Amino acid sequence: MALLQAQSHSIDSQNLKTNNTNKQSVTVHDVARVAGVSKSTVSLVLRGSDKASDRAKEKVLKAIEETGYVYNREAAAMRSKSSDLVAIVINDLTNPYSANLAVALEKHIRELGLMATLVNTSENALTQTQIVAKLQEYRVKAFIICPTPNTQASWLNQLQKPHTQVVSIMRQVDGSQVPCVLPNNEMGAYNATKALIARGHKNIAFIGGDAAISDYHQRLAGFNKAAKEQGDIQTWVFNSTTNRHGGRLAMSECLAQVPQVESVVCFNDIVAYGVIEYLAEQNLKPGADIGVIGFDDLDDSKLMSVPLSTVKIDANDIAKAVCHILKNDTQEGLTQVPVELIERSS
Amino acid sequence: MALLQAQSHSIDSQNLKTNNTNKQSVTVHDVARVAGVSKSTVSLVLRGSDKASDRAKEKVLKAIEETGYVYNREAAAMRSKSSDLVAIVINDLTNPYSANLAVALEKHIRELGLMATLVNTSENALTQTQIVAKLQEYRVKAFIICPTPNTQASWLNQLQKPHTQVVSIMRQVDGSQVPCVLPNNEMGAYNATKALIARGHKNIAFIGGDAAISDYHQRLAGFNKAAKEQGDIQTWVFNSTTNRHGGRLAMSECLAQVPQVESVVCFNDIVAYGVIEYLAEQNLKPGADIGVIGFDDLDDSKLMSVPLSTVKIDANDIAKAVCHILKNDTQEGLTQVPVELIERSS
DNA sequence: AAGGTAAAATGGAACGTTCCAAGAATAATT
DNA sequence: AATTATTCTTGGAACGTTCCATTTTACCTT
Repeated sequence: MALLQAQSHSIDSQNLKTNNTNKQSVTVHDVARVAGVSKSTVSLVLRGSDKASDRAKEKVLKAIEETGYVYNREAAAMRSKSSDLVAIVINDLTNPYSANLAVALEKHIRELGLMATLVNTSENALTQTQIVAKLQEYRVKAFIICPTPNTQASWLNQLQKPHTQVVSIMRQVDGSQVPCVLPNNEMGAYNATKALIARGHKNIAFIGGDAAISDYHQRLAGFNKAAKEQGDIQTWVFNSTTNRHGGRLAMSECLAQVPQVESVVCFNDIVAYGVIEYLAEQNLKPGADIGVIGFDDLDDSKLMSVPLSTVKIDANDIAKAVCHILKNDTQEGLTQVPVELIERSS
Repeated sequence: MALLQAQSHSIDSQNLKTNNTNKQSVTVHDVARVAGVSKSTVSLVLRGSDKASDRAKEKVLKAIEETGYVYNREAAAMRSKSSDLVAIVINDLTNPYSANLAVALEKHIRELGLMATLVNTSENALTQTQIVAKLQEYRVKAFIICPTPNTQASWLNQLQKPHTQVVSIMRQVDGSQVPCVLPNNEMGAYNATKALIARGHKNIAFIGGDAAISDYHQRLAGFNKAAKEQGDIQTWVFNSTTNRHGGRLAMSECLAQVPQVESVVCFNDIVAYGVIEYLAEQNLKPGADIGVIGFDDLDDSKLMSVPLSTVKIDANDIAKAVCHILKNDTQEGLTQVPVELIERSS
């Protein structure tokens, strides 16, 4: 039945083309002829203009249906010199938090009536340069970039053009002039550390993370600030690669060097997972024996055998802040998105 | 005042382009004038044609550098009626394996000289329809689709057009005519199960997975085939949501109902992670007490405290197979990508 | 040096849309 | 009913590239 319908549709459209030139694709002209209006009117309707009468709209819509017309955005973009493509340039899609964020951004951008396209730079500055250069050839309306390490501020700045917005997210590039959306990293780590102190802990370590990334310094700053404020707190810092395995190694090192450690603030949830894995190997229970707080609040975190306490960065909040900048064509500064400490059992 | 400034700016840019018309953006014409050749020659060089002399190439390249020209792909695509955009339509980017695959596809497509754009459908057939419809307006050269549940074969088929290739990956849609690339799910599960049998196990369960997805049935078929071949093997099946938490729940149910179970084949690594988490809670050691084999071989799997045995699906192999179809414009059937059993400690 | 052939360069038309200035139709006002 | 104001509609030009048919230049051969 579906097939039959498809066939009859195809015959219809052939009939329509009988008194037509021999073109491949259906254009506004074809729609105009079928609808009995001018191509300009068709264009008006396509763009949802209120300058077209309801009668005209109706006729055009019907003609579009009949002819199977599909809008040619390349032609439109060329003529109008404006695109509705928004490029989301992600540093590492295999990182669950990044993937989450990318999905949230995509959704919100689509809700803005724009088209989102996702690309992945694999934390490689050269790849980032190449991909962005290629995207510029498509005259994208905006770049939303989570910059790789070693991104040059000058490069980021010159991406901004009269018709191209740039927003950097999650990471701050020193000296860049583009608007930036960040979670309040410092506040998050500060609150997490305060919560551990409130448990009566005096020996606290910061576990994991990479000094090449601006997040790291902000979170560490919050950690140090909370400890300093209290006065009698001993702190340690153990870096690692930002993955599960890194968390395991850093925690093992921490326990070896600081057996008296009472709790740890982890750079992010992934690192915390590694930490918990190592604690389990040592028959230590997160929360009961050693306090563990993560950062991000991944989906899995609340579902673990010992649900993970963590600082939640709501990807939707980030996406909303970005869209706000996109809508208002804001040029200035920093947007700090609030984060929320979620205390569970760890 | 603002006007004045705008004017003076315009004068500046005129100075730069002294003998230039008053255009906003640099076009082939500008490049041509600076290089002292015709626009047609510039176009030839841009496309890397061998019909331009080396001398002309050199002059044009230099002029491009000088003028800061950026290629306008929209105009080019419109005129030539061909695009180099390849859309990768992913069912769920927050799934680590999908993200991996997406990244591998993107990389290989870029190496083909094409531009990859990633979109996410969140397992929602309606979203999939909407996004793909929008992408068609950009005249993408090819769709690489991991179809959501409830994808209609007729819909998939009609996406195929003279200038649009379609490849479905990872999941098979019954009745669809588009080329499809799958891992050899049945063989993978078969080999995994055989390996457990070789350990002398007679009570084996299949854990996790969702019957709405074609993968599930193929993997389960391999599992059953191996058990049946042997003869004296007892099997059970426990479904779950395809995430960590689902794995935990399914394993708990399994142990409750089948205390004699000796090993489990998991739908994928994520489910296996949940299984291992539950085993740890019960003080059971994967490998030693209960055999566990996963599917996918995520990055974390080899780095766990007990490295996970798994059936590796190499995302690069999938990507290569897809690119092969893209290059050769193949229309036909099914490509099964070999998988590899990796026995570690679990 | 003339002729022939291949290689290189070129200008105009075309792709399918939107912009624009102006005309036609309708509604509102006097 | 005539005039004005307002809303709709419209054809031609333009966007920046590639295609194509043609001309120009360079390279051989005799």
